[in-house]
Amino acid sequence: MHSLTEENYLKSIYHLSNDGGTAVSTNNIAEAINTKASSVTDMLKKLAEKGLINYIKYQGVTLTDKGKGTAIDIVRKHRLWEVFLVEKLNFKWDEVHDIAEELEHIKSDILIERLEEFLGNPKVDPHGDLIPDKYGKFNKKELVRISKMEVGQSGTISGVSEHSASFLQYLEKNGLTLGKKITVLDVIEFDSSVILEVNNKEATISREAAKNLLILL
Amino acid sequence: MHSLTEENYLKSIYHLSNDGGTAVSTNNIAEAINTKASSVTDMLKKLAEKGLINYIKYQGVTLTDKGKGTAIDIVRKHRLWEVFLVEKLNFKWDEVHDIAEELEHIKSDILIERLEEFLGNPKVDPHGDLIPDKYGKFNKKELVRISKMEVGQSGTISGVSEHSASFLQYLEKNGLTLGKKITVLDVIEFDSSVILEVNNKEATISREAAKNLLILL
DNA sequence: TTAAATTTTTAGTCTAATCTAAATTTATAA
DNA sequence: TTATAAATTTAGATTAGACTAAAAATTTAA
Ligand SMILES: [Mn+2]
Ligand SMILES: [Mn+2]
Ligand SMILES: [Mn+2]
Ligand SMILES: [Mn+2]
Repeated sequence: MHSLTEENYLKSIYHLSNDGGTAVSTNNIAEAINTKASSVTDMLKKLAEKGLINYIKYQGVTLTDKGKGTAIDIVRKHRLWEVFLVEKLNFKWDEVHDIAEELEHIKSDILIERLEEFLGNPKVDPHGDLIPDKYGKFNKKELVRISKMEVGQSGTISGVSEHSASFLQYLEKNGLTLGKKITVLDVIEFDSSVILEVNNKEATISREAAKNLLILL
Repeated sequence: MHSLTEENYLKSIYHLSNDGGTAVSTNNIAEAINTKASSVTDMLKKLAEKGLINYIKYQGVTLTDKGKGTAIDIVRKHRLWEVFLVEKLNFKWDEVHDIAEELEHIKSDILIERLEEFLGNPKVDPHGDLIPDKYGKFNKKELVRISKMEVGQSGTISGVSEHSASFLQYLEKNGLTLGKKITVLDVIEFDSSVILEVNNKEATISREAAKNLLILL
């Protein structure tokens, strides 16, 4: 069994490595987990010892299959609890992350299976993120950032790649919520801000926002 | 804020002291919490330091008002989560305790208030134990004899008004133990015997038995 | 009312996870 | 291609919580 701390390290590495793809540096992890690089080094040794990560001194880490499986399981729990909080307890989508950060560490496979069933086997969480099944499989969905879209292209808002409450509230206020249909009307030359049509109105969003809003074409 | 360990100590002291009444010994706590007496002594010093218990060396401990309030809050969370697990996720009443032991430590007042509301403000948990309100107040238990119940009514076996061994053994043998949920299915006209649903089975009890079994509606 | 048994506390270690400061390695830039 | 900067690791401490063994206090029993 893994400690809560180990689980948080694995989850962080998973996210920072783009779902297990690229290598992650010690400093990246330290920043994400709000700790010091020296603490991270200690933990990396331990996780490597346990066969959860591939670690070579000074060269960053990748997850092993075992470590990736563990990370995905935590992500799965996190997202299912977020669905519960929003769908059943009427929380807003910007209010659930911190509570889910705690709930994701409850250790009971049967609990999560029952919860999943109770929620009607949802495939996405309140932020549009995919919920893996109990074997760690995602049914994939190709999302594209608004910043990568061409002028004239349309699509449906289906996710965010930045989960801070402030960003979510900003989206909320501008009517940029999951499921909304948008069209890219123009991209401003000098600051790359994007003019959208959404809700039959025009809206301008910054390049930063456009990079973090994910669209299903 | 209190650590998970501190919370478990407070909860243990609360239960061992009969809900905050009597003093509790170091050894009692050690046994309940599955640890050594010396570890308990260390923790008692810390809890006393924080004003959560009254502690005099060699003389056991009692909870302060502050400590008792904290303990009751944990008990409240524990019992509400147990209701959730049984009522919403279809766990059986004997399967929920360990999971609730973990869930009770999730730190969010708003979460528990929303959960309570979602569950319909239950007053008892799946074992017939009272659920305190958010101010730490317990409803006085209103117990009703089965002989006074209407056909169709449900409730939880919560006490007996006849304590003879023979009666208790009779109850035990028929699965009519404290905490069990029962429904009155029928009352026989000519001898006032009662047909109950208990454990998903029918059981018939005499008028005499029905008069001595106390139910929490 | 002493002596023995039990309970509780103290003293000293241990582990997980963290930190600061210093050393080392790798990367970057003159 | 050196020198400097940045990233990373090591060394040494610290804190919470738990343990063992030994000492001290309390209780029980002869
Ligand atoms: Mn989240
Ligand atoms: Mn999410
Ligand atoms: Mn319980
Ligand atoms: Mn219970």
